[in-house]
Amino acid sequence: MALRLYDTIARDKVELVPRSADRIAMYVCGPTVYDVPHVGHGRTATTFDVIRRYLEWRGFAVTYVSNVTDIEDKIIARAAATGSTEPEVAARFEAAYWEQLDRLGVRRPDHVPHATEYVDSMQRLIATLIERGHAYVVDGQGVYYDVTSFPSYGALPHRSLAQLLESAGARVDVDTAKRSPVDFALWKAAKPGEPAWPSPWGDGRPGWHIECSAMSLDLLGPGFDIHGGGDDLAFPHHENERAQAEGAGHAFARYWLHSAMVQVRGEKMSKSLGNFTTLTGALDAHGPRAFRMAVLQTHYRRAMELGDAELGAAAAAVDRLDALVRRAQATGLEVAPGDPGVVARFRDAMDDDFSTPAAMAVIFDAVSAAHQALDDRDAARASVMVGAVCELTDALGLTLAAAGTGGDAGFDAEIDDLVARREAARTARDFATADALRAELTARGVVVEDTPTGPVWHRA
RNA sequence: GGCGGUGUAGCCGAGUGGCUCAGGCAAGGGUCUGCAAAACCCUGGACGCGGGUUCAAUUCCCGCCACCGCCUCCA
Repeated sequence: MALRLYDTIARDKVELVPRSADRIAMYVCGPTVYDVPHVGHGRTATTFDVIRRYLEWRGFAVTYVSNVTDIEDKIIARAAATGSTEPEVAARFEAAYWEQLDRLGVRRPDHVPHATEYVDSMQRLIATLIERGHAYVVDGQGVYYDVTSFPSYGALPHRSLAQLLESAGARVDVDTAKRSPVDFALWKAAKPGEPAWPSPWGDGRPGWHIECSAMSLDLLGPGFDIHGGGDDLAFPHHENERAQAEGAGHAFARYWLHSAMVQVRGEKMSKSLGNFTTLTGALDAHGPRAFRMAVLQTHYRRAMELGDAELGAAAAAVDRLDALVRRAQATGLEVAPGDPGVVARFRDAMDDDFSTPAAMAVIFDAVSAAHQALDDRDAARASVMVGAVCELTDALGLTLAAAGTGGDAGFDAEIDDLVARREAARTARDFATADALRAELTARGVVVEDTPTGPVWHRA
């Protein structure tokens, strides 16, 4: 069965037909690094990490590129406000971004292009656009893209030029340097004190959209497969990227994927609204795996809340998965390759536009089946079910924690000792001592489960 | 104003013209357990409102209401 995905231009699910068989080249817009990452960044990064991992699980060799915008108005403003420099601001917040993504288990991209490293390439693209009649120079202002020169402009947001013009005229402050309100800047002339690069059109810096056209084409080549990002980027950012690349004569992305926003009490989370929760805070409070679970349990094209209630429920769901692994380990179950029926249902779910909620339902059904098999002492069935759970959660980037994973040998030894003493007390039917030891373990954040094969502990 | 989306049980959140059922969290009852945890079994309760099509609609069509996103920097 074919893998289908929802393409924003087609506005429908379409079959994924790669540029070259068995290989997928994908580009996902990353952040402008002028502030700490919030949970919305975490959702988008996780969504595309899952897609990348699934494509690989599905047998594709994936090249994954995600950029960092390290020069932009807000970075300049932040540097000015804090008495810092643009490179310092960018470096600091980029580090914070990767730190949180690492915690989340988002795999690093194969390439992380930075805008400032591709200025030459952007200038070449701009020059080509001028030659081909898609761009014009305004002395002392910069270079602009002439939207009317690109017939399919508006295909991504599904709006006609007339519609775009109407709303642009109605709501947007029109830059008088532009011929048309819908035109956009390719190159911005530098104002005094701003960082600038020399160019044929005067010292300045690139417009925001041109970097992604240049970097994606440079690293992935024309006609690469998937272009992704948050759905707030669909217009104008992605449409402008497309206009630039195709206007310059290059085939651009074959499929456009957009992930929905995180909301806070029904409103979009964004820095401009000031209602954001930092990613660090959310991960500290509920753990990175709870975050990933919450993201997986909602379809990527649906807006979602990611507050304490949602993350708390997701953490409990993760516990259910861990508990199965603990039980399997405590029973000494050998984990076999996943049950083919379960794996097939998982694949069907994911092949349908990466329906992770349905995929998670398949996994949780396997969890139930595994427990039932263990209850029935059906080791063969239990091992293929546990195998499926481990294999499929792993495919989604969710790591299950077995018992005793303290990660700190000294701590683990102390806990092992307490657990052993408690078990000795229980065997002697000295329950007062046993309960006291349990209380001590609880105080240290450890839960002990007594199983037919002896006690098993894990962190609460 | 234009374009698009959403409204499902206590909460989150899938999905489908009728079939026993998404799934997770939570709640109640039971089994097991020295205690506890985990697990298993059982239980309740859903499809925004009003019409229409149909033997049958939560699912299709029309209207309405509410909320959200994009049209401006934004994951």
